[in-house]
Amino acid sequence: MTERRPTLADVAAEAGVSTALVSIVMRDAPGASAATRQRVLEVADRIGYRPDRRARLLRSGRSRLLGVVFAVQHTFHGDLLTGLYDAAARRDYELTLSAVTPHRDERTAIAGLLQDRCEALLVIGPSSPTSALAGIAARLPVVALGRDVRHHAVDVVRNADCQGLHQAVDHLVALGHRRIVHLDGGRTPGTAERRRGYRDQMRRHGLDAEIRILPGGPTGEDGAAAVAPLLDDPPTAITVFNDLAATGVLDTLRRAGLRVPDDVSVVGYDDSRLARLTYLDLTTIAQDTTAMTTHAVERAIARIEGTPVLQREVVTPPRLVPRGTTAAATAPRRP
Amino acid sequence: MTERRPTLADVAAEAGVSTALVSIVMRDAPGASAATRQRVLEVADRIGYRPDRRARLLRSGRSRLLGVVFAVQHTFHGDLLTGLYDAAARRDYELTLSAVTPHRDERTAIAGLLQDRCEALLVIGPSSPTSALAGIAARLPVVALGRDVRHHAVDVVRNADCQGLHQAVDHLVALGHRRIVHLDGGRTPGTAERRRGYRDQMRRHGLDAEIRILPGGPTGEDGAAAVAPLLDDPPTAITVFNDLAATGVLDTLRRAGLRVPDDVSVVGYDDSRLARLTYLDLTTIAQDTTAMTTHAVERAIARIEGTPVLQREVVTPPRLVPRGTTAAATAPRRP
DNA sequence: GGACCTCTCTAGAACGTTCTAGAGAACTAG
DNA sequence: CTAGTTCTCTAGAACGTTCTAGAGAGGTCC
Repeated sequence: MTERRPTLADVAAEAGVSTALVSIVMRDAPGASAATRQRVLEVADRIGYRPDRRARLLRSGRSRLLGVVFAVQHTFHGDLLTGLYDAAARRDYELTLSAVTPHRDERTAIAGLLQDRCEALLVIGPSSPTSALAGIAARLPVVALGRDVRHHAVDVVRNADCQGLHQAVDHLVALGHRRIVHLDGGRTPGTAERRRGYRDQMRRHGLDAEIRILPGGPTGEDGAAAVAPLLDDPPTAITVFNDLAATGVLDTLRRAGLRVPDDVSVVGYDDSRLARLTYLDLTTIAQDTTAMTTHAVERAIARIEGTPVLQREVVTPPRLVPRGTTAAATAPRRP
Repeated sequence: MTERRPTLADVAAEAGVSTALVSIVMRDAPGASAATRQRVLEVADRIGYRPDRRARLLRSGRSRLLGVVFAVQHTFHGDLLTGLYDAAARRDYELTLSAVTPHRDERTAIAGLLQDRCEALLVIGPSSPTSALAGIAARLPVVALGRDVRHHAVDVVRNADCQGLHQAVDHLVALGHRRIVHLDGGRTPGTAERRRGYRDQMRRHGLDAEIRILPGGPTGEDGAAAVAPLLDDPPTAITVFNDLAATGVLDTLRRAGLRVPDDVSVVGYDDSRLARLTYLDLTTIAQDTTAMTTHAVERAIARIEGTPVLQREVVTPPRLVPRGTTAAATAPRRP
């Protein structure tokens, strides 16, 4: 049913020139007259020629291909993919994707990409042991996105999680809050740094006595459950590990008859699509996906092309997005 | 920094055999003695040989590669990817992914895959004009996933959206509801069929007089806005185009002081992660992702391998997932 | 002892590109 | 008119595989 795909040779025969010349035209390389160029392009278009990337790469050695590992469950990874495609296109590189799914682990995803002869590996939120990543980094550049990997051979581009919570606390303090509780993220990557950011900034505001960290987790259920013990004597504000958990918090608070933000202010983290829903309207901390993806791609290309790199780690600043779940503290119950 | 990757020739030289023999061993093809086989494998492992997929495909013509187009914004596409990877692995095929992002349209995504010489194209929720898909289908098998494409050359695997709303209406009627309103999906694919499913089933239950369809859309905001006109004289139940819009509906209802499910029952569509959140606990209609992905892969492979195919379209039945947003109608205001 | 297997292996041509080296034509300069 | 330069083009090798055809070695059968 599907006849053979046209090749360079077909175009060449049809246009009455050599394959080499067609190759030159297709690559937009110098060495062909304007007239021939146009004629060849016309023929190529007419017979529906499309270059075979595999053959091209095989010959040229270079693939200009960046391998990207992402997880299908994380909407945030989708946002990063968007940025990565843009950044790669700007530098005339292409992306090959390999997904981590509930039934397909990161090892498998990476192995698939290596067979594709990509020139660098970008792993979003890597979960492999550091040693495994380091092993791969010995063969080709590896950039970890969004999670810290402590190994000199692996580049890291991540958000300053710590600073994000500084901003959240600053925002709440500026609104007059003093009783600010932090809801933890459990074993999720980033938890420790966000917790530290909260604690440090509370101290810096002289609120040592008010520091209170509740165990939690990354899911909506985690948030809903974690906030329950607070209902008897609620704080005036809560910083939550991420947006999803924050929605659970909002729901529990409202069911308990507490008004947000009138009685309690809530700050999330990630600026996920969820937070932007107008009826949730969640104040949150946005990670700078554009900066992260741009840096990640630039770093990968620098390693590929041998450009010297100053620092292994790039840490991008987060940004507070004030929305409707935070407001001035009305009547602080403890002065 | 990264020395040349070892090739077949390197393994052959090291093991003192021909490249052809190494190829035989690596492919696990007949034609090598057990002893040689083991020796070659040892050498390959020692020097870290990995087959170059591109060269392999270039020569063999076959790529055993299925191209998949998905959108990064849709979490549901992630669920489908999971199933597609599983189904492809079972048939010893591989997937290459190409994403549609806010800045990268479906045309670009498809063009990228065609360069990869995949043997078939699976497009999740295609948005390209039928003619464009048909044009591609002339060259290689194309399977549309989740959206109807009316062209004889394009295979379709989709959910029986119509039937999903039958189930939703049946469920509500069984709970004693009569005043059931449907919230539409705007211009989103699937809207017409879901609306038709609602209307037909209402008629079948003799509820012609109660049929009421409100204009809406696929987002949470759409749902929240669409339900506003109902607040004065609310129905006892609402079927909503999808889960996301349903969350908007829930929020608006609750803010207006209506209890769900005591005053109003709500049914969503998709069984997205959102619906499963325990504090939303949304009754919804689940699409059978496993069946859809299995069929899609089977169909693609059938086309590739020339197996005769009976029907162009595969329609999988949906399934009602009863959760906490539906309950018996208490006091129907109109008998 | 020859004919015919089967088993293991190898040489060498593909696959569709890119790249190197160089050929011919058409100018320009002296 | 010759030498040099530039522009356009081509032949043919390479990339790392797979595949076809066939070569040797050894066995079985009559």
